[in-house]
Amino acid sequence: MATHNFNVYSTMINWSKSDEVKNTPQIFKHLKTAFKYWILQEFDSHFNPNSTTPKQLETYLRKFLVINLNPDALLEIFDRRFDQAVANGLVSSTTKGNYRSALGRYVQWIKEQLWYEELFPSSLPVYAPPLVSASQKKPPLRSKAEKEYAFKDANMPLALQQNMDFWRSFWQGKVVLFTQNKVDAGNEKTTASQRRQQREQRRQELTAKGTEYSRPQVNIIANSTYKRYKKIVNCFFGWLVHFEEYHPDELNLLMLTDIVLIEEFCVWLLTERKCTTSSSVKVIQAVISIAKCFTYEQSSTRDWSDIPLVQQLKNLQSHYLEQYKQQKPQLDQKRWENKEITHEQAQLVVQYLRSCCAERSNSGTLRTGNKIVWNWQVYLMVKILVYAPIRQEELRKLIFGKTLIKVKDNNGTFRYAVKLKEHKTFNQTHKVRFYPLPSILTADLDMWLQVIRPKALLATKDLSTWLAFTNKKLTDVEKLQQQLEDAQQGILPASVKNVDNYITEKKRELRAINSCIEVFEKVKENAAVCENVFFSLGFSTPKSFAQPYTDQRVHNVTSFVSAAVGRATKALFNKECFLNPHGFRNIGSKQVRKVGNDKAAFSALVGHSLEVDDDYAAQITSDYELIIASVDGWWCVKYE
DNA sequence: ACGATAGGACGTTAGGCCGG
DNA sequence: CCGGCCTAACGTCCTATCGT
Repeated sequence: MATHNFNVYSTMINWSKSDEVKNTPQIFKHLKTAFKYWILQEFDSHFNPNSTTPKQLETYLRKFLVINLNPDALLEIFDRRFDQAVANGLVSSTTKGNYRSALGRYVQWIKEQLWYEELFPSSLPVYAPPLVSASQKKPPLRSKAEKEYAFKDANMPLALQQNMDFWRSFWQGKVVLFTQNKVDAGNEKTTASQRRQQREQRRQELTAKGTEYSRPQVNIIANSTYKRYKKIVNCFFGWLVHFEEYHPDELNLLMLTDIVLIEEFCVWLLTERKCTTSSSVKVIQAVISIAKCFTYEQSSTRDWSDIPLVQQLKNLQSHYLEQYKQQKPQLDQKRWENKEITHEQAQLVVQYLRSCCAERSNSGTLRTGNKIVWNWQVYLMVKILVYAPIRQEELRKLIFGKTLIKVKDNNGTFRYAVKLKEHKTFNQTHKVRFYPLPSILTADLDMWLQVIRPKALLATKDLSTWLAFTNKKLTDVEKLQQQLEDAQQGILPASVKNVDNYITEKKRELRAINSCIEVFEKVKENAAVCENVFFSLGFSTPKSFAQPYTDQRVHNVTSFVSAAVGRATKALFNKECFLNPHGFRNIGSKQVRKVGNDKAAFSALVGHSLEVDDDYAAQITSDYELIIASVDGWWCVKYE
């Protein structure tokens, strides 16, 4: 049930079961009486306590939504009406305390509930909480292989270097024996006679080399993949040279296809380097790549299945993979235990991060525009992740009007929805994700999209607003230059202790201002074309202002989200939990099971369900309808 | 109000490692 | 089996705070 549909009676029941009052049932009765005789008429003048049976009262209170209650006013209403009744001689003042106490405890309890802030959001505090630093430098699990023992490229004998080059060229498609331009149907510029010529050429190729369909298929690999493989090779050679006393001249790329050596290397990684079996799997992957490359000529199948070496390596790989899958739950457990928080705690984190958007810092100084915008952005991202744990990739791809749209529900209320179509070349099936976001996010997204974000982009209107936004003053340029000149001539303020530090600091300040001035045209252009909901603010690299968080910048989303959660959890629970965006998915799926809400709808929301095609509107609707049925409170404890 | 200073935050890069 | 997410480390700049 969505928080906004909570009714008064179900909260009363829950309150009566709380530790504080569960052993004194009469308090619950007092509360009902207080409502019946001294509260409800304030909200509904037609309510007649004297003609209402207990059963009717329950029904009435079940229709009365908490959101329409005014918790702050309840005691005042009660006092006023009760005192009036005393004055009228209807009731004795000595009984007041019974009912007032019950009511007071109920109101107090309501305010302590997690959903209270959602139903009755407090206004932003003027002062942000004190800064909490939670940057912990974790010692690396093991030293980097590259530094420690890997074989250096510079020491590679020429023959080996040539082997490596061949290997790379092969997977870049440069050594493939067959021309890849099979039938060039899309090219209209060729003439019929040119095509005849091409056909003849192709026939000759096929005669010489056999048909390409009976040859192994070379899927071109990304450069990053080659680099990854190469590192493994360097480590392998490093192991041979530094630990197994091989001479560099002995080294040969084909040694990696020697199962005896490779198995030994994998064991060494596990025992000496304390790697997981995952690294063994990766070693074999690189080895398979080498084996395929050097047996290409001998194979006449699409997948090298006629090459025993390749098959043997594949078997070894699946053996390691199986081992890794067995170990994985324990490894995950270990990685996860320092990060885990409950969903309730995550909700408190959101509230904390909201208070960090205050216009003044804890010390009382006004904070500058970019800081407040920054805190808003982090708060909103974390809030989305807590209440709709989507992938961070989806988060940074949001574009208002394209991938993030505002929709009207059947009952007339507005909410936001996400509609993501992945890039065609990346996904040939044109998959679409379309899902509603919980309405708890609507007000915040409104605020961000209509007020904060436009204001931030408008900061680039002219140079003075841009400098003000970044906490710089144009007049400081001259001042700093003067101070620098003076310092170089030995004229220094009396307080200066270290001349070098003074000059370095002044130079830095000057550089900071100048770099903001220099990039002005660039950031103005950035802001003009910026369409992403979230974007970089360019604190230490001003030219990055209003740049989206692209693939290249993805790590930023990860690091600032986990840093923000780390700080918040330290401030709130004195425990640093550096939750990465993916962790919110774990927390969410745990919560939805704990409180017994709709698992399927949650899975669909976070993108684990079947993704539906753009053309099948009916399917989209059914998915959307499935989600929306419980999107507004999948995290809530179920009330009666 | 300003300088000194320490510690921290954001952005970038390279390399490790995971998810599907 | 691959692409790309995640982490560590570092550079530049910011902020809080204290002394004068």
